[in-house]
Amino acid sequence: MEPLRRASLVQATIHEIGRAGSLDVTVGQIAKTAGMSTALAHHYFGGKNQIFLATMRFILTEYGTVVRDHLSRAKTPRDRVDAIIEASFDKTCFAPATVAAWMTLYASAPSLPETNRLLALYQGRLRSNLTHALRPLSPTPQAHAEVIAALIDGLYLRSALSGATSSQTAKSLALATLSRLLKDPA
Amino acid sequence: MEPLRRASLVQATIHEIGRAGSLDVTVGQIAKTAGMSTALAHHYFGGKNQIFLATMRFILTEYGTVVRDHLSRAKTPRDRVDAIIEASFDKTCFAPATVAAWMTLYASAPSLPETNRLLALYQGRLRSNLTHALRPLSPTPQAHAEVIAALIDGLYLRSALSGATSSQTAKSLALATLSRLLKDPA
Amino acid sequence: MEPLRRASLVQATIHEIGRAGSLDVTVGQIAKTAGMSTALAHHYFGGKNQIFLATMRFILTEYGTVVRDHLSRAKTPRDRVDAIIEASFDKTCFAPATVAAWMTLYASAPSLPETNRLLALYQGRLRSNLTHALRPLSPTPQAHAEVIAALIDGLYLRSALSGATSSQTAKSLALATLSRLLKDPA
Amino acid sequence: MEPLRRASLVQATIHEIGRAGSLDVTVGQIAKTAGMSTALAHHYFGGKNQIFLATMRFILTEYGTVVRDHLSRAKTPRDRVDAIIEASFDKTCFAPATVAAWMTLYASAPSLPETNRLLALYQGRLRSNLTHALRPLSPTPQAHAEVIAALIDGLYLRSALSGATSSQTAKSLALATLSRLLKDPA
DNA sequence: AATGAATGAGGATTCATTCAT
DNA sequence: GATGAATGAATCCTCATTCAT
Repeated sequence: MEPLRRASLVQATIHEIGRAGSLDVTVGQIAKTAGMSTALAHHYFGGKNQIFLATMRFILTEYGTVVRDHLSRAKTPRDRVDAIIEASFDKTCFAPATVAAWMTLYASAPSLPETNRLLALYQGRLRSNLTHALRPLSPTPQAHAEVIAALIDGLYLRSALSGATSSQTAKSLALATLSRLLKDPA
Repeated sequence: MEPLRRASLVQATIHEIGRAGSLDVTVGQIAKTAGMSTALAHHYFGGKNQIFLATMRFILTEYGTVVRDHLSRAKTPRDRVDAIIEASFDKTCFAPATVAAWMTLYASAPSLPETNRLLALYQGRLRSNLTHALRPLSPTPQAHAEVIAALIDGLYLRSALSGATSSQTAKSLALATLSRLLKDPA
Repeated sequence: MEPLRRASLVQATIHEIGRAGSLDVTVGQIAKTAGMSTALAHHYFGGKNQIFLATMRFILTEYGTVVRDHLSRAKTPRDRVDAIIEASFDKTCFAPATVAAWMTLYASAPSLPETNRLLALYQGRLRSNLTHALRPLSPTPQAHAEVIAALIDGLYLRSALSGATSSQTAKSLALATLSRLLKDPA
Repeated sequence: MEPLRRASLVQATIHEIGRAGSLDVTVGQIAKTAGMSTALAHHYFGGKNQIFLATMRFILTEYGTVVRDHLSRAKTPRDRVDAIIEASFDKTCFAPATVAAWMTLYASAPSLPETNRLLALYQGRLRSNLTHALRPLSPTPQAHAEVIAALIDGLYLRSALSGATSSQTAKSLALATLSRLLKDPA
């Protein structure tokens, strides 16, 4: 029973964050959406903060799954780097709730140590995934990984928040820049 | 008197946001830091939201000033692009309060139309500044501007939030990538 | 539990309005008198205004009950008209709290649509009750009802607010005027 | 200067009460409408309550003037009673601001001694005016005065608050009832 | 396991009032 | 005489959290 309830609450949290476009969501709203009492929500999570943390962990895990999925279909070394980029601009990453959750992750990182750790985890994984994938392709995989990672984050920010750049354009720009970097690495 | 009070409040808001690391700041705290009553704060701004908006506008203006400063010292075309990048990684942009304010700008963009507009303003200006500066140097200034802009935002995110990448490293990476892009633009 | 709490709050509101002699009553006072927290008061009613509205509805209902009571004991047609008059000058109508609530009903009618509706309801019912009762006795029941209704309200106003006229005198005057009107209706 | 300022404020108060339909009017609004600072309003009146009292006194005085006007044109004894009735249903008495002020007079009578006194003054004057006018016409001028006074108040209440009864109808009903009472006084 | 009931703490906002100039 | 500046006090309302059942 417990895992189901927790999953319900996390889904409800995502839903409500998406609806509000921000963290301004009450436990009451979440519990109602999840079809249970606020008391039960507290019982299973211990507090509002922990509901949020679990939700962010869920979103990160989901992203991790998408990345693994794409990677599993990669054949050549270059495919592997492309896979990571494509996963990062997957449709699922642009769901309003996901965008909002992601932004609150950034916003709460300076104040909440646990969120900070979570964010560091994500940033570390992205970099190491990229470094690993770039090793057969680049003489300076570390530096290139750092650049591509930042590019992914920056393009996501711009396409997710303002309609100015579409997610397709963003992805193309990232892939094109990668090609440029690898062509003449000097 | 009014402009002084408003400035005081904006400064106090930055200070308190920095202290809290987030928007979880009460009007009372801000007013106390600014050395006045909450009633006066409301009198001069009309509400909490408008205090925050004014603060974000201030931070954007401040950033704009830094950019203009750097640009005014540029001699060659390439200098102009470098100036924008260097301004974006200026020490002032990494003050805890500024980082927090910036993150809350991102976080509140999906829910508050006014914040969204503000963010769009920033993103638009950065792009147009870069496009303009890149015109003499690149055959595709628009696309390059988009990439550099995203790179700036992404590197800032990574160096401002986690200690992993220093602001110096971030700046170097941005400049190096720019050089690479311009060297063999095809 | 909910109906009990709501009833408690309505009673407390009447009590506090009576004590203050006006609507200058805080939710805090009401809740304390009702023996609960302000939060619970808000929980059950949604807001101060709705507490007041419920209270006014209660007073109107109470008055309606008194009228029905008196009517049920009436034997002759004339008894029915007398019953309405007597009910309107019943002791319960002169409790300080009731008087104050009644006056605030008048005072808030111009500004609050819901109060206005409530008042119209009362005025309509009084008139229709009187019209109905006067039909066997008067050739112009409508006009007479209007006059008697106004007389009731006016006498109530004068005896409830200033000690000048006692409620007994008021009642007698109303009954006497009724007799006069019915004697020579031409 | 002082009398002008005071008059301005009283007019502004009437205007604002009319706009709000109730006493929910701030000193700030009144002062602004009167074209001066809140501090000056306080200077001339000493406080909000006294502004309101002065306003109510003004309305009562105005009503007194209308009554005197009508009385001065009366020729026969019966004319004098009619004059009082007609004055009470004068157009000026139905201005939204006047209605609202009048209702708040009733509503604040139970709690504010000074308002109570004011109301008693009005009720006393109306009764004595009517008694005086009825002396040549009625064997029981006191009782008749009381009835007519109450009728006036009651009809006013009904026609001023709900659109159900027009002021013309109200006046006619009062005059007709008066005729009836005087015709066969027994 | 589940919840309705209940609350304490806190926060934004309003406003009458005061005072130095 | 007149005002801008300033505030203390009060109020409504919200919400995370607890607990008895």
